[in-house]
Amino acid sequence: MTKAIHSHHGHEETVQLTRGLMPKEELLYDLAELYKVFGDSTRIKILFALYENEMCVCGIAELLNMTQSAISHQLKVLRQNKLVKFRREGKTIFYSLSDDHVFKILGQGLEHITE
Amino acid sequence: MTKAIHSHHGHEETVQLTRGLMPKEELLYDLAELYKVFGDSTRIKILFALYENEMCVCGIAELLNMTQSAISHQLKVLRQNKLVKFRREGKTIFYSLSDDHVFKILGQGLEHITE
DNA sequence: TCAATATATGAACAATCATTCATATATTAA
DNA sequence: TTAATATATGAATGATTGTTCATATATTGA
Repeated sequence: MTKAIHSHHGHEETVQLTRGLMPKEELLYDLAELYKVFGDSTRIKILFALYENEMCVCGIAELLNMTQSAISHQLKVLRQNKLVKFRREGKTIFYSLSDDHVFKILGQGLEHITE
Repeated sequence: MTKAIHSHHGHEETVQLTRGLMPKEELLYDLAELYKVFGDSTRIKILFALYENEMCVCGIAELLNMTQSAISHQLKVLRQNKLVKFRREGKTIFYSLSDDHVFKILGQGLEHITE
């Protein structure tokens, strides 16, 4: 099982997902960075909220009972990691998950903690 | 798709993995805690190393070029989250992944960052 | 029992991070 | 253009966290 891939740093590599080959230092670092994004309950809640519906910033803030500023800061992190996308409609900006892959990762994690 | 589960806090719940139902606050918190563990490159490296071989603490320290103390501290985190198990052989303690599930989670993350 | 070796752990420190507060930017309606 | 509204963002702050250092615990062989 070998795959040609594009890392976040833009160059191409080959990754073995089989036993016996430790992925490159940089790839492991990127992987940790990705999990770090999921490692905050506010961001997790935002992602789950967006799985249900596309939502505006103030909608998320209201749902999670947090300030608009806090949500905006976290949405920035999610945006920078390409986990969410957004569209503008007048004054309002609607956020949604950038792809189903994001939810798959959450599902996998849920499976683990629920044994 | 409904599953009866045991949370880390020891009581039974029901979780919907379908659109339209936000998991309980506490479950989302536990999920974030799990990802937090994966969100450090030292721990990620340890997990990948253990996927290849069962290893002793000093072996991991040597492989990652880090102090025994730093590795021990991180192994404690992995132990507390039940991601690794260990056995003693004389003075040496060998660590290994607690199950294949752990590596599945890593594989899923790798898939995401490699597009 | 004592010395040597492997591992664990508490305290301290620096670095990172989530939230808050104040304010800036962008859009719309008047 | 001005007021109102939605969102973004820089600075400050308190909390969390990874590593180091010193030391404790556990095992083995002498």
